[in-house]
Amino acid sequence: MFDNPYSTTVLTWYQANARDLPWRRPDASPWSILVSEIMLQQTPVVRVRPAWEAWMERWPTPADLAAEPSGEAVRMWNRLGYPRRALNLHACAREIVNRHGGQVPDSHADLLALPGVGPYTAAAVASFAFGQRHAILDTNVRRVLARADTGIEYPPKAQSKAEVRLAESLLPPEPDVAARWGVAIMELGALVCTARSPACADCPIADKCAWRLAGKPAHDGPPRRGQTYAGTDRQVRGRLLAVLRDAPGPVEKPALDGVWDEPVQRERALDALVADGLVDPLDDGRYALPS
DNA sequence: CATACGTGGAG
DNA sequence: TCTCCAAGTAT
Repeated sequence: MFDNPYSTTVLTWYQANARDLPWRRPDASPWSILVSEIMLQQTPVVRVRPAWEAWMERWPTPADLAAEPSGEAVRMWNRLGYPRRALNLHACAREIVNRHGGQVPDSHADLLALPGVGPYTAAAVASFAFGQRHAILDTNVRRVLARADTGIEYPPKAQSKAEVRLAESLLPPEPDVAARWGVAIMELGALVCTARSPACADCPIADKCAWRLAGKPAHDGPPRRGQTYAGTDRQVRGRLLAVLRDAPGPVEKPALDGVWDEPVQRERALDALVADGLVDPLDDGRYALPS
């Protein structure tokens, strides 16, 4: 039997407080929803929205993107971050055209098989685009459940089986209700039960929240990792790719050498970009975005 | 299972 | 200024 103590109040809260995001419109296509989910991986909504608008205007269907060279996807991705996602989306488009008749597949297994689509994204697309019943367990939901149910400020660093079981146990039985519950609990985490300063005064489940009821005990365990960025290969890769993106065509090696003094790290980063398929080394010694 | 993988805004 | 973090995935 179904017992989700938060369901009714969270669904009501969502109805009144949900953001009006373009990929949530009733007429949003499965493709547009897949694009949004890939873009939203580790990237804030405010930065995704304009990128999504531009992307969907240029490539409204998988076939539109599949017809382009992958480098065009990388260029269009601009500074959204994690540019391999642009490559993934392009590969998704080609696979959807070649193996799924141009339509985004609706089964969780087929979605999971697409490049760059993991457990979360597969569940999100199956649920949000196709109204299926799947547990949605992203960083927002993990935080809400950690607080409301477990009574701790932050979820563990690595997702546990217990978290998955909990999320599944809270799933309403009817697929359409389950789909609304998934997006609603996620939205609650994004707008109210935030990482830094949760707005418990505005929270519809504050009276049932184990963490708040316990007096909001501070995070226990080891300090959370700071992902230092300055000086890393990631920064070098970012600068290298920016040169290629901002150039109209292939660039000479010296143009790339200019972005970083340390030659060993610079070459390593460039080699890695080539290995990842983000950069194409031409026969004449120049470099370009992939074709 | 821990680590690599971009970027920019908020506190 | 500097740390933290934002709808994760692949290896």
